[in-house]
Amino acid sequence: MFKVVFPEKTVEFEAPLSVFDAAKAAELVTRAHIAAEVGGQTVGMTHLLTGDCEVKLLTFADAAGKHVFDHTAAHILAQAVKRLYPATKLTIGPAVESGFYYDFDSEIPFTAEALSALESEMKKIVKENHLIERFELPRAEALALMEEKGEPYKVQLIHELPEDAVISFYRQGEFVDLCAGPHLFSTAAVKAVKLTQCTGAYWKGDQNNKMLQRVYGVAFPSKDELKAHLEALEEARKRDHNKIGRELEFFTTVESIGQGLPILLPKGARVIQTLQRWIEDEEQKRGYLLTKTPLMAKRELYKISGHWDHYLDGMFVLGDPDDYTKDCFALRPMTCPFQYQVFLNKKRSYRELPMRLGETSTLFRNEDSGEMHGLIRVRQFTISEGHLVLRPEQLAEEFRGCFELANYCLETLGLKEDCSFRFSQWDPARTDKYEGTPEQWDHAQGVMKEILDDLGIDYKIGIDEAAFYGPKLDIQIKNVFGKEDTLITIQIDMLLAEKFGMEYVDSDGQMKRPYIIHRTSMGCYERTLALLIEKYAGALPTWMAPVQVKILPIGDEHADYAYGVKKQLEAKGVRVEVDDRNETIGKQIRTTQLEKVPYMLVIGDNEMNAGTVAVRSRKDGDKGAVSVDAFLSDLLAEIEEKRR
RNA sequence: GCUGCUAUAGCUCAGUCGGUAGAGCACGUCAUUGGUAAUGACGAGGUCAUCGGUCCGAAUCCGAUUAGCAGCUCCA
Repeated sequence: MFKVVFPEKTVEFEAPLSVFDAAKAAELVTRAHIAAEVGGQTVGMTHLLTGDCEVKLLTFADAAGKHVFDHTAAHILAQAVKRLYPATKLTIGPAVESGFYYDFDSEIPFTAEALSALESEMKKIVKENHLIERFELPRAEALALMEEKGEPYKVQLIHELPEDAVISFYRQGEFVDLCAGPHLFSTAAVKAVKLTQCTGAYWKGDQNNKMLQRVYGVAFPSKDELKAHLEALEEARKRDHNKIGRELEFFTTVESIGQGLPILLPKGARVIQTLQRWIEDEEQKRGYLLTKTPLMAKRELYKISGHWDHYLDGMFVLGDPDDYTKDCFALRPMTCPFQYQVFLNKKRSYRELPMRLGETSTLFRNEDSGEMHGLIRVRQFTISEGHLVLRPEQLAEEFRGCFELANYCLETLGLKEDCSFRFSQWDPARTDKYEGTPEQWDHAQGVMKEILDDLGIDYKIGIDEAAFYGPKLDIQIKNVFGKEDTLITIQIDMLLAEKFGMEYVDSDGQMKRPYIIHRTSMGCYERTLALLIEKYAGALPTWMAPVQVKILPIGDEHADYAYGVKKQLEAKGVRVEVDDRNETIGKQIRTTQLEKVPYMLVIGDNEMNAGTVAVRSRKDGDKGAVSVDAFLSDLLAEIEEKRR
């Protein structure tokens, strides 16, 4: 006799039985239930219950349920591939956040036509309604089975399993795959599937390994859900900054200038200027000292900082790096070693700390040719950079200050709700990539963990994501394709101070080593602009909009009045455009939705005679006739508030 | 850097079998004059990304380069 506790009720059973049978006996199971959580672990509906347990039934709406569903879809894909391309070798095929993929080793490239053929075959497999059975084998038999089936990658995976691992397989029809599971009860539930793309991916994610073919797909329990998903995806892609940022004339690129070197057009440049002035002023209010340091330096500087050893491939080098009879320069990929010179300028007292140094800093990184992406990943960018030189006991307080500033920036930009936190740590197994000793890293990461936990930050840990000189708090954000990038970073650097011989005279007269925080307040302007464009679909909040007000005179006779209003607004710093194409167009008032202007002022006889403007707000629609003074004062208040 | 795809007018795209280029929007001129995305007529715009090859002949076929897109790997 044992108890199975469902959230709804508790049922007692005499003999072991499957989750499905237990749920059926409890009269809880429906067709929507595709998996279950038993004792906190996701299992299939055929999982055998043998003792007291808590069981929660899962549907596709549960993240864990969707995961099982997608994983089964990946197996169906693999089955279809083995049917149509029997020579293909299987590797791995997990469920991921956006659906599922399966990596194959195949000599034949999977073209769009091939994907569509595979999709049809998958639908066939779904219709065939194969039950999905789990079975386990001892290691020797498991290896024999995979060798017999000619699956070298699976053989390798089995060899890499720990000695005591349970080696499980899943069978559906003629198809068998090494897999930990769990899976759906049958292939029939995967009612709607779409293979979205095929790309290359390295075996085990290592670029020294063979490149496999990765087929991505999405799957749903119904065609309607698939359709809705695809439409939502298409909708998101309409906000792609790389498309609308060009259409709206924020930026462009030119072949002869090169990859990753965008031209910021007047509109994009104006937005960035607005952000820059705002953040420089804000930092000044928070006790930052502004610096301006060179964009390049001799190789000797980077030798001290460690960049020469750890970052040479990422730098643009001017001159022959191996010829020591001549000077060799490199454009700076980071500001740290330059800004440290500000501190090093003279002997420093503990009284001067914390020293908060800020700089609007342009950096150059020679990214690999396939890495560039619109304004998000470029080879030259400008960052709201800063370094804080601290007494050790000031670390927590100053870190908090950096975090609060970053938060303030994200809130003001409206991006905060889209961000997540990552505590980026080193990988002790890859000491070649990092400076410093394990003791130094343990210390830095220990201190940082304490600070993060104290601030109550909900972070996930990223191993091997640290900078070469220290751990980071990275504030991550996703673009419209779901790809995650770092928007803001706050780093604790306990190594470079030593390398550069930075020290201060403490109150006891002793020379002490300062701690350094390396941080940005709102990240790099290009990337931030890109994410703002995507967030707002190009319709930026008034305070940062490149054109805040557009004036539309209806006909020639109103043009003078329109330009008068423009002058009045501009005198207060408002960014105004007059669309006088109306003069020759007459009753056709052409407005450009793509320009996403917050306010339009329409001027006809009524307005001109009454000294008003007809205000049309992007947000609130038609607001009727308003005096120019009233409009201006409301607008200035809104801009001042810096909120949408 | 790797895998796959792409490059024709400012933009979005047609262009069949290899026979020297087309539309819509945008732009210019003229006409129209009045209210929130598309008035009409006419006009101007292209060494078909670049270089090379095959061919009597290349936008079209082949190769290389450059640039763009998605993914991988790296990274703000």
